Amino acid sequence: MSEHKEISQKKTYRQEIEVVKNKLTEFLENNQQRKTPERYAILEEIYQLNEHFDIDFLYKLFREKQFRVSKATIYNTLELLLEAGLVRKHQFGKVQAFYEKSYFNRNHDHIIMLDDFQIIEFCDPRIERIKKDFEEAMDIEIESHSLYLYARKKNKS
Amino acid sequence: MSEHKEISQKKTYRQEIEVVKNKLTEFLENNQQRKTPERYAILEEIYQLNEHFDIDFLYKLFREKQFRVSKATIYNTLELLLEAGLVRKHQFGKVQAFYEKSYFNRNHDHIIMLDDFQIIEFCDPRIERIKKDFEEAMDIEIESHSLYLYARKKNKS
DNA sequence: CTCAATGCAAATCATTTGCACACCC
DNA sequence: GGGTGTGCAAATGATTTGCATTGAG
Repeated sequence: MSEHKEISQKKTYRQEIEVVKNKLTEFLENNQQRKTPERYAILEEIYQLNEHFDIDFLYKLFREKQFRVSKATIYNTLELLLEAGLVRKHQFGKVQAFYEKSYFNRNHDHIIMLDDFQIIEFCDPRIERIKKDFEEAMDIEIESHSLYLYARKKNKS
Repeated sequence: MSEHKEISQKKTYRQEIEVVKNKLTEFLENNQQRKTPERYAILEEIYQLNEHFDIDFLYKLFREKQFRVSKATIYNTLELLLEAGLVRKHQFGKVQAFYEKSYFNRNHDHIIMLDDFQIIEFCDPRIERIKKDFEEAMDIEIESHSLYLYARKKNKS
């Protein structure tokens, strides 16, 4: 069962990757930017990951695969993908930034487990409600939000 | 009226500062750490500020006042005040960290105005409700949270 | 007196920048 | 071809660290 699930998920990955590649193409064309192989390679790599990652992680991944990309390009490309709305950037209280793919799993938030720094995603409609209320009350437009809950396992009681 | 308010606020400041100094003393004694003048000076300075600040801002403030403190000490002390629960640290998506006093104004969140990077504080009980629900549902203890809404003024419609 | 805390400068680490070269358009 | 994007290395900027010195206990 778990194997079957895995296979069907992998299939989904490929479909998803095609979709986001098209999104990237669209974005690049709208902004008259070049469609370089690096940009697509980085996007593809990101959408094959299920975890949150940092620049260095991506960089090492490409090294292992013998695909040559410089860190500067990874930084640039992630900035670009951020503008395109294809990745999300997190600061998680560290200096080093973390990223995650964002196209198919929008609007979720994170619980950071302080015991082992595991990251759990969640979604709660009350957040959107709060945002809407503030938008109306203050006559502003909320472009995005970030919410983190820092938690520990309850034990030894 | 606004003047009167200001005066009464300043009075409150001094009282508040005495309270947090006692809190710091308590913390230092419990953790057998030294009560250095720098630590109290930094705490006092922070509790006189109403804004969010960064390390460099504090450092320059002390320079102006001819009070000698090194940046290293400011970093160390803010770390200590963080542990003592007397300041809050924010990453606001930048590399550089921001801080604010936390003892008398707990549990508020922030709206970051993207036009001018003005920071607005707000408080919404639904956040606490959400936290409680997740604590119960997942059998975890949420130690803290951070919520930022990134917004722009609505105009030229 | 003793050892933790400070000051200073050097070291580190993430991110940015400058420039020569490559390659998308 | 022309100019943007890339790679590399050097520059930057925030934070940390090492070490000699100071001063709190």
